[in-house]
Amino acid sequence: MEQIAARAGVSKGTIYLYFDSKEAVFRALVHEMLGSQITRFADSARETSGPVAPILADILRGIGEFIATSNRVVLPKIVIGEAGNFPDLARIYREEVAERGLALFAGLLKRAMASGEFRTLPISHAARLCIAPVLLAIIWRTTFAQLDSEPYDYAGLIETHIATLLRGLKRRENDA
Amino acid sequence: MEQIAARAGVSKGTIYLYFDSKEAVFRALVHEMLGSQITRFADSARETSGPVAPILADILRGIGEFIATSNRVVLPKIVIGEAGNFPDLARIYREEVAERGLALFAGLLKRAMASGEFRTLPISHAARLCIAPVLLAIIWRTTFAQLDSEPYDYAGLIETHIATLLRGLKRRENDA
Amino acid sequence: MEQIAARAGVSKGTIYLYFDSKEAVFRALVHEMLGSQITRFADSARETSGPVAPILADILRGIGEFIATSNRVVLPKIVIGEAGNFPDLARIYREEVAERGLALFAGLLKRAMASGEFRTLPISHAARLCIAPVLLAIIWRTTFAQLDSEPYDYAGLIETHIATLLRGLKRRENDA
Amino acid sequence: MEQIAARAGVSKGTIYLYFDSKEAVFRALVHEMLGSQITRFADSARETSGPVAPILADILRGIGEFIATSNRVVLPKIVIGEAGNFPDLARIYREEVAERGLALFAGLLKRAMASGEFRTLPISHAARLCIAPVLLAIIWRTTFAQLDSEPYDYAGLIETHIATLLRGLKRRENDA
DNA sequence: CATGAATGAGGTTTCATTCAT
DNA sequence: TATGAATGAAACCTCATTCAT
Repeated sequence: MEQIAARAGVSKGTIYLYFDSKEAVFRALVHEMLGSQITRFADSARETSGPVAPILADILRGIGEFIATSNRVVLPKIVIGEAGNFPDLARIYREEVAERGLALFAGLLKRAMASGEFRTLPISHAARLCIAPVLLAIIWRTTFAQLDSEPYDYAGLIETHIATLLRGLKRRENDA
Repeated sequence: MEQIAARAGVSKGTIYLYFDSKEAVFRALVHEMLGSQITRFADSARETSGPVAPILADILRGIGEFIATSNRVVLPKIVIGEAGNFPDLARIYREEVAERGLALFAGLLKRAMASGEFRTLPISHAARLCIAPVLLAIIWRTTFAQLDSEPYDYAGLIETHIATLLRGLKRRENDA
Repeated sequence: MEQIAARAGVSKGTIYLYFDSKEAVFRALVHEMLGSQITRFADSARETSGPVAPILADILRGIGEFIATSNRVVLPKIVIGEAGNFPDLARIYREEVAERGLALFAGLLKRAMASGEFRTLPISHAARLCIAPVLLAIIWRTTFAQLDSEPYDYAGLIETHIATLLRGLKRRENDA
Repeated sequence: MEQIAARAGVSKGTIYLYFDSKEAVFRALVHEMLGSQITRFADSARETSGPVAPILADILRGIGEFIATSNRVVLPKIVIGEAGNFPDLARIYREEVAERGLALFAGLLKRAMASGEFRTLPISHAARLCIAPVLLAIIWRTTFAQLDSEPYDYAGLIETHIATLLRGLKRRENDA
């Protein structure tokens, strides 16, 4: 809390004028900084039509840039670290970010499988495969990155992910 | 520390006869419970020859089972959560587990790319793609799983990962 | 302070325009809400003549009604609770309320003993006996009463007190 | 808590090895230092027979000495001061001390009224009259006494109380 | 005059660490 | 070697008090 206060340029007590508890601060941060972002992605995805592959690629590139540049990436890490202390926080994060992020990908995947663009796979697993490298990048940046002198090439990772994932998902002519 | 002591069947004070600090305990745990595991996987991988795909699949299945059943999965989560408090712990984990795990996959990928089994991709990115779903499963189990009544199907996730990843990596006849 | 401010219909800061500190607020409250009340009782007692017993009964009934109905009863409780933090507050209360309340009863008792209405007893002790049940009622109402569904019968307590006290104090024919 | 720890000659943290919370400390103190005392008084009262007046006098003298000499008298004052913060504490005190203390006197009074030793009065009010001067002495000692150079004569107060109370309670020949 | 946002000292509680036994 | 009682620094939180507006 001291760090949060310092970062906000106020004293420790001031935070409690606006939030009931440490957990409430985290909840609000998760909601404001991640939940709203997810909403934006989901809205733009819903308005699309046609092939899913380029949309998926765009979304992943967007998230990739977010991970590489925004310092909000610390939030997922905080949730992971504090989940034991604040079970409610884990629940909120799961509902507001994890489930909704997965639903976003699941929707696109379902569409692509229905149209024959992607081959048929268990949706919930496939959705997790889409974001797994994203999570890895988040963990890497927030846990190990400060040990390195030069930053990791997050964009490159995401591009390799996109290329490999789409190739792994797309239906081919001689597929069943 | 109290929980660790209780789990070990000794008193809190006794731990300090064998370890200098909480961080030292974590370091030893990471070394003993994860590092050695990695060594075993790496040894068995080095002794193989022939197509890489089934080896990759076997390793991932092995890790998948580990994640679904062992309670050592909490260690990566602890490292992530405590990286801020104990920077040394993050460094050790990275050196003993992350880098060596990545090297294990990188070695196999290099071999497969050289033989023409896999297409050519940036090795360090591709290696991360191999373990990304594994990390997601770890985070999921240690952070969100207790919110659910029935356990997540980790084996199914891993199988979908293997299928998609290999399809995404394998060279095809009309590839360059 | 927040509650006091809200009750007064002003903001917390405003209180500090009129009072130097929390203690000063309490001092003023004690003075205004209790001290002045005592003055009124004392004035009316001084103007009386004749038998003391009915006067004593009237005063006790007046105080009893105050205890049962006014929310100023919290003040003595506050003084008791905060005496450690604000020694000055205890001093003020003692001077403005306790001593003067005791003096009021002591005056009446002295008169009654001089006239032979009451038997001779140590005045300062006897004065305390007069108000002891009053104090008990105050403590009861402010400390335990909210635990009960139906209110305690303060008037009944006071009547029993008056009856017993006067019988205990009055001189009888065959007394020395 | 700091004061309690200092008084016990230990550090603040040590208290939490033996008690769960500040409230638990108070609860235990009330139970150990007052509840058990009440039990002792109640036990010895139950074993008596014959006239109630001398028993009542003895008990009141015992309590009077306790008030004048023991520093446990701070406990009732603490309960009064903290009742707002810890409603449970008030409940415990009421159940363990107040109600049982009142029951002790109520039992004796009932006996005396049945035998014709005392005249008939509302028991619950009369029981409160017995202890009211005791409460006053407690409040006086813990709230105002430190302002005085010489100690108040608690024994004298109790003797005057006993004399007046018994005279007020006892039946007389020409009573109904 | 009045506000209410901000402060910071102080209170309760936790927990990694130490040490006498 | 092992214990577990004790410590004290640090975490979360509250609230009397201040001050720019």
